[in-house]
Amino acid sequence: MFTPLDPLLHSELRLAIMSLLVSVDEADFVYLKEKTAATSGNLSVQIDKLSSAGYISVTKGYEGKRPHTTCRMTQQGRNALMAYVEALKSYLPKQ
Amino acid sequence: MFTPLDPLLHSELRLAIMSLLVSVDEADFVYLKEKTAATSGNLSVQIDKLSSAGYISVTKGYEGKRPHTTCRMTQQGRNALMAYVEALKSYLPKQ
DNA sequence: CAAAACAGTTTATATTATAAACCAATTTAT
DNA sequence: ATAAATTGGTTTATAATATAAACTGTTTTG
Repeated sequence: MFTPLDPLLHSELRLAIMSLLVSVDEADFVYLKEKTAATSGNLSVQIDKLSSAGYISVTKGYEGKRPHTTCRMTQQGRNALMAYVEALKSYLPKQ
Repeated sequence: MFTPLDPLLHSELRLAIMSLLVSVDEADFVYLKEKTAATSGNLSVQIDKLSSAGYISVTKGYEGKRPHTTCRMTQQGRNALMAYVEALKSYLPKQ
């Protein structure tokens, strides 16, 4: 009847992050923060969770002298997102 | 950019309950439990939350000698569900 | 009549999301 | 030059949430 929803993706902020990453090659912390309007702390935590799950890959380094974190979606993340969207459909009113 | 998701609806079980109720005039506790495969406790709690929010109306009584709980979606619930579905779209990959 | 089943409710627990507090470096202002 | 603010984050604390376990009262069934 209802397909279980991947709890990692069924989260407002993580879903927003994935939504941003799916259509872009890569995005940095500052960009994600701006687009999601999340606090740094929250964003940092959720990026870590997506990264630990293998849904995104994260590169931390320096841009000049400032720290710089870049995220990109992995193939696994892409698959998970597609599966999540499919699963969601089982909950949504048809048409 | 992203429309906030009503936290009351952004919950697997509550969304399933709403999904069942939207297409049916009314549904009882046993039916919802069977269709959602939730535990009684969880279902009871989530029904209460939806009811407190005014998203569903709940009638508790007796069917013969057995307790019998019936739920139906309110107009407010219907509106909230539609708004939630619209909001969700801002997070989902287009097309 | 004891045990299992029905239809739930209440309570406890474990997880989660989120923000607050913090850190290290760098600008900017005085 | 140095104090204050800003940048780009991380860590930790707290509040909220979801969920299951335990319980209640009635009613069948063995």
